[in-house]
Amino acid sequence: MLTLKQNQLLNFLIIRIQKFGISPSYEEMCDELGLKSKSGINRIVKSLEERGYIERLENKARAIAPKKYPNGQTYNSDIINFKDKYISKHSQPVSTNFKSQENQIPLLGKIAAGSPIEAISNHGEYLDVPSSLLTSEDCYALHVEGDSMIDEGIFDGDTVIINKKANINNGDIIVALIDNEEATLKKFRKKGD
Amino acid sequence: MLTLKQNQLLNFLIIRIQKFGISPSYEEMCDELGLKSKSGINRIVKSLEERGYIERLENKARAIAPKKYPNGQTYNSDIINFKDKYISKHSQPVSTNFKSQENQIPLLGKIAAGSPIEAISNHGEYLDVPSSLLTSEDCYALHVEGDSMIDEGIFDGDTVIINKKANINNGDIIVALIDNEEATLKKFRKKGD
DNA sequence: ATATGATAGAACAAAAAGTGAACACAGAGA
DNA sequence: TCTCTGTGTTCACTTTTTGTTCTATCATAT
Repeated sequence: MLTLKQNQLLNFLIIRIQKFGISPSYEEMCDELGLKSKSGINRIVKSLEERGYIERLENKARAIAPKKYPNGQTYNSDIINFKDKYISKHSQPVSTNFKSQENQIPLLGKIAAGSPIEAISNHGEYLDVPSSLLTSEDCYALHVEGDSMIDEGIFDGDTVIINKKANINNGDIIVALIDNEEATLKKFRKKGD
Repeated sequence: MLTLKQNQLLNFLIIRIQKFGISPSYEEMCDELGLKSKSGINRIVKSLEERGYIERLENKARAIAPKKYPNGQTYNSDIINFKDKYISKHSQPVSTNFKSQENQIPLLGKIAAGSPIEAISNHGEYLDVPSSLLTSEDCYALHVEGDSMIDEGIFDGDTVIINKKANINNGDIIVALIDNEEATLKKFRKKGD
């Protein structure tokens, strides 16, 4: 479906976006493909858009978003580590020694993302968590099982850190307890009262 | 779909809000981006708002709320990315400026991200958690099962830290107890009264 | 009411980025 | 051969993004 150059550019886009979080400029693409003019890039970008491999905002800088991989597979902007992609003008990756900040929070068990699982209870497991992750004094962690929260970026096997809060906002992801026995991870949405 | 500066500012906002709970002032943003004028910040803030990456209250101080991560993933204030590392222009992990005492919170079990699980109860498991994540005296962790909270960045297998709070805001992710027996992780949204 | 901290935004300038026409060349196929 | 498509280049734009200065307005604590 793609020509040589289209394939080359699409790959470059995907890699760059994954690495830096923002798409490269036409000039940077020129550089990558070894061209001397932005016009050529313009054409290739348009053809990629035409064929549905990317989406973009016209007349906007660095506004290209991949939609498919070169093989046609739907592009999945993975749950990224946005901070790794934080580009400061000083461009210094700063914290390699982050581990020293880790603390422990109780790992309370698993929670279903789809169907009921055992109640949340403390089994003595603990999780080392960097301070940056803890937003309150009593957090806890849960393993996630099931795929029902995939749309929320929660996958089977993930471990989530629960921040105890009393105020819930619509759209929040919460640990829902049913009959004090079953617990699930839910997106909160209040209806009526 | 973000430009360099927009990306930079959005990352800064997310990081700061995650660490301090409130958004930085325009002046602090200037400092971070290396600008001399708050006007530039104003423009970037507006462009971020235009593109739906943040929401804000006009004419209010420090009233910016991220809505999406730079990659477009839905932002959720209570979900933290374990792998995140803060990169500051001071080339120092910001967390160093914070207390990094070890805390323990109970790991209460699993919670479903979609459907009910048994009630949350303490089984003696604990998790070491950095203080910065703890917002109250009794947080706890839960494993998440299911994918229904994927949009919020909570995947199956994740461990979430729950912060007990008394006031819930729309959009918050909460552990919802039904009849004190069933629990699920939900996003809170108040409708009408 | 006032002082202070913050946000709002106009105005000007400049750099960066994107658009598109025009011309050229090469290879694949009909 | 002739045509179509993909590709490379130059050049002349237009638009967006960014940087700066200055002034006005808003919000809140005292």
